[in-house]
Amino acid sequence: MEPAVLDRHGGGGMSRTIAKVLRPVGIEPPQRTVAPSSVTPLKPANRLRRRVRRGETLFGAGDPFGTLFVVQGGHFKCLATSPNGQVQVTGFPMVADVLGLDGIDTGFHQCDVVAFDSAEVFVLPFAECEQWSRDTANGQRLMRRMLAREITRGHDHMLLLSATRAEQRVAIFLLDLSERYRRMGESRSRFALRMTRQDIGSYLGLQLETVSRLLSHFQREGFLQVQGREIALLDFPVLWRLSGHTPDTHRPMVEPILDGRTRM
Amino acid sequence: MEPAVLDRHGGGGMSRTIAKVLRPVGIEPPQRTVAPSSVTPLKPANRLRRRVRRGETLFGAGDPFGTLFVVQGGHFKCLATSPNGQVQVTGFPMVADVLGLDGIDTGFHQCDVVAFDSAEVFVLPFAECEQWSRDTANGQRLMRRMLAREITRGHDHMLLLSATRAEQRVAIFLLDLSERYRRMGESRSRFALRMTRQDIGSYLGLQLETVSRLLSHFQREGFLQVQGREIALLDFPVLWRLSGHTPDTHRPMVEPILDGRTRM
DNA sequence: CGCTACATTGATGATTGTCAACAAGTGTGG
DNA sequence: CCACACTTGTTGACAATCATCAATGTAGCG
Repeated sequence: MEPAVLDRHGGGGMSRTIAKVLRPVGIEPPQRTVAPSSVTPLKPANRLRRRVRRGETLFGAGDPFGTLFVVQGGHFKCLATSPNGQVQVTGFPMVADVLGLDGIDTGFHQCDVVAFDSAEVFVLPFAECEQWSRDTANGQRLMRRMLAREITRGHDHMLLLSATRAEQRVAIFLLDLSERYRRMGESRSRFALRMTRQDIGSYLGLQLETVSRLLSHFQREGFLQVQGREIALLDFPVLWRLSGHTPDTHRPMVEPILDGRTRM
Repeated sequence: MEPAVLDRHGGGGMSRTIAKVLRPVGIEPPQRTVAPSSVTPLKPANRLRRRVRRGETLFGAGDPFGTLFVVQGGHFKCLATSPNGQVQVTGFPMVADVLGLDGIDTGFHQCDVVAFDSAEVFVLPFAECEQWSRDTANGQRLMRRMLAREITRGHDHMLLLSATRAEQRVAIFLLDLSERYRRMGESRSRFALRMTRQDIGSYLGLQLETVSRLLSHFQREGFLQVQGREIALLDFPVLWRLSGHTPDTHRPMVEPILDGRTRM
């Protein structure tokens, strides 16, 4: 069991590698078997966990809100439903991401969160979080940052959704995934997409056919290789150019909050 | 000269009329002169205020974060800038909206906030908010909800941006504005757009010409009347249908948080 | 093995972006 | 007061992107 890699990016964008990732639980693609450990930042001692199997929902819209979750292993999608019943994917949470913040406001969850694979999460009873947030400056700071981070993530996604060209959106999406895997200590150039083309399309505001076509197109051009869910990014400079970002300016949509120095 | 209304919607959706809005200061369109009062929820006594003139920025991206603001009068736009320099309007804050939350995470503001007219805001030093949040359960609850509300707003805007048809986006936008004015006690059917077509387009992920054309189109069809910035919504049922919402299911993108029972 | 869900690819057309011209409104300075 | 620049808004023509519809292929799973 090795420590999990959780980077922390300060305002400037510097990153430091501190911990390492837990072995993913359950049915995982072979290449993802990483040496296990404990994500120590969170009160190491027997913190309550919950397992979710492939396809199960961690919580659904309308469920009463009571706990936050920190993803320890596995992959999820987060679905928002508009008043008219339209459903959209709003994110693909994975290790170190915090889930459930959307329920704080009304006391009921606003999203459905569904597991792509067998996953495991820490369960943080919200009452505890509040208490902890009241009692310690660190706790207060962390709670605030969790929420604020989520707001920033929303802004970033809006920018993505109004990035006019589909090509650009797909490039941004791939580079963001790549960056998140890199931060987890996995390959930034080879990984498996856990979601369907439709999920990606929903997330990017595109039709699934457009996503499929663009992936094929990128492959023909030699920017990447794709075979079903397996993908290998080959030409980062070009992808960066397509995304409109540069390696330096690229800031991942979800930055982990918890780091090795944070103690609950 | 009518009192403006700030509703509060709990989890269930009940609303109550409680506070009143101050007279907008400075150069205001004549129809917006509203009877003066105080937005009492926030520590009525000499709370620090700040005036912003037309075109001035309340704060800009990169500015060190130190205070939150609650809009007391006037209209703003909020601009997010992506790493590559692309700028997008992420919201049009007005009375009772909270500004500055985006700076909590990094300690620096992530957005530019610009005033459309002469505006006035309450200044809430963030240190005070933190203290208040630590000391009182109510304060803690309110801080949390402010942040969580912002997250929900983000989700709603994402849904809007991935609503495929431009017609639908414009309809949603107009109905949202209408609803927000209604809640302020102003006319829900006649109001002035404070922003340019380009601002609207940026906010909706459309080109300004598309916005202009759709407004003209809606006018030709008799759904509304528009003349420059002045707009009158005529056929709500049709607009609701176009937006994909129904009057009941329509939830405004920004609900006010502060109400008469909240004391700082 | 067949079923089902997912992915790819093509043909086609609608929607929307782009470019351009022009009108209307606003503020400035002579 | 008028001329002027400048911003904003409208409208048209055209092209490009992307959604839609449809057919086919492929992988996983009972």
